[in-house]
Amino acid sequence: MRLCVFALIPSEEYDMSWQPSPLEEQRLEKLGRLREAGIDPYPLRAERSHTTAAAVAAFEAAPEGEAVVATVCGRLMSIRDMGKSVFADVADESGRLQLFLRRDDVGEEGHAHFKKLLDLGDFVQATGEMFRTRAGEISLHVRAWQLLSKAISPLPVAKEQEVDGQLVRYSAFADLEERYRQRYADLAVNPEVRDIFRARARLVSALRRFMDDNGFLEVETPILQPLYGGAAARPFTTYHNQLKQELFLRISFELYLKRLLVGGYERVYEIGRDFRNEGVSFKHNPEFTQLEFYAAYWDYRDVMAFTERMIATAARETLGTTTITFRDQTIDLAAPWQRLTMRDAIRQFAEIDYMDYPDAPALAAAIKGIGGEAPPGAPWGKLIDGLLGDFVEPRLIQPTFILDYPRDISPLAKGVPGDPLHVERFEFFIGGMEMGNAFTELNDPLEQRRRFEELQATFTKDDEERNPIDEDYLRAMRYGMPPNGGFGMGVDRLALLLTDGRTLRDVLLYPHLRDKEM
RNA sequence: GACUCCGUAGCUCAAUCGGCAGAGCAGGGGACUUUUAAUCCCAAGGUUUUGGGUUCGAUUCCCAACGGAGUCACCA
Repeated sequence: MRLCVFALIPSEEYDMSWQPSPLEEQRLEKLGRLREAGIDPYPLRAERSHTTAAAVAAFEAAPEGEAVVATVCGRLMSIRDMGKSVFADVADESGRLQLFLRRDDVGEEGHAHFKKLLDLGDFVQATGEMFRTRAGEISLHVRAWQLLSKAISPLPVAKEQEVDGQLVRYSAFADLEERYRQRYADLAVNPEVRDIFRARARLVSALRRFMDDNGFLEVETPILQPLYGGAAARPFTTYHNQLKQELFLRISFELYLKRLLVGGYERVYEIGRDFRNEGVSFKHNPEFTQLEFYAAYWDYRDVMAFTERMIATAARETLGTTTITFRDQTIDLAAPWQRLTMRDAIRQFAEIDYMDYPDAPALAAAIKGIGGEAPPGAPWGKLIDGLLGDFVEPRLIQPTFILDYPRDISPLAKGVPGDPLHVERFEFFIGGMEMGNAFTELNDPLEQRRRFEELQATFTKDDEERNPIDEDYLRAMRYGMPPNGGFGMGVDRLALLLTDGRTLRDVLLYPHLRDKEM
């Protein structure tokens, strides 16, 4: 039915769902002229014999005097009209190739159409022999060409020049807002942006391989959850119409993954998206990618050792080295990393021993005494975490484990033996950023209930970070959960670190932006 | 959510004290049979984000809205 409707629309009438710019009007006119000339601007099929890189390699490998015939496909990035001959650059994912097109070779019409009806951004296919120009550039001597896809809107292309093998661009597409909103255009004209996401893909697959190689089972757990938990964060809420049910987008995978240990799996992990309804910053995006794993019979020390190996391995497989540069600082990711207890770290960097201040009001006063921030009514542990964030975190450039966290902000972690105030938990920091969080997981269902209840009391009633008690999780734990160590890490932040990015938006293909009318 | 800065042609950027909105690239017409940011000639291209205000006159000053960047707040 829809097809019939389309068929009834005369070809001259375009859907003017946008206001074409004068440049776009010109191209729409070219589109009409192509159709008049019997050329389909969007043909069904392409025939490619070589990528541009393969064509160049084949030419270089061929014996002197032996013709290398190739058909390449790609996007027109540059056209230099010399009269009866034309030079053009086509780009594909493998690289670029210069086309050399002479009127005598492609005929009057083929020559005229190439010059008059093609634009930068169009996809074309060209067949010919590889050769080297007088200037020394390996090129394709075109005998036949075909349009593969007409571009209506001009890409924000920049002039380019090769200097010592480096591509230098002039007036590159630089408007950050438009680059994020139109990532397709950003990727199309800024090849180094494509490289960033290739690096990110290598990172994710390296992490996955590392987990798989260490006996972990990859699983998928619900994103839409009737209860949220496993972290202190405000959730996004949504609604299932048919079931008449309020649902939350997950803020962590934790509680669902640990249920699987009850089920008999000993090592599980998940790489996926979490959603937190909070502020946006260079290290926060409303949706972000998390790696979580849980391993039976491990404690947080085992997790620490595993973490060091994992990050070093991931860096090596992504970049070929464990020594990276982040914001002009050299960081060595190789194990072993520095280990520092929370108490020592704060003593060292904030010059406060929080054990001297056993309750929240006393600690808050001490924090104010050193010029720190202490939000009124904050629990003791939250104040300590605040000290960590304000005084310690920015200084932790080399990879560092901070261990033994306050119990009252860690309801899912097991206590440090003989220490009622601390739990076996660590976070690790690299480049001044918190990268991940882990603990010896609490597996005592009665203790877990007490912790949840303590937390309910600690956080004020309207605090949206206050997690509801997950009774089903407690039921699972009552069946018996093996002792285990668990881990969560922000994958985007690791990608940011490894690619030396400015902000998380640089490693997210489609970072969240406010809605804006086109 | 608060504060500061920014928004000019398809892209990158100018515009003096408030006085006719300009350039390079891209695009159009033309010349040129191995160019390399090709070059040369000609012509064109604008609701200065939007809406108000002040003024004889606003890209410029004021207010508001929208969007972005940054800082803070928020963020086990």
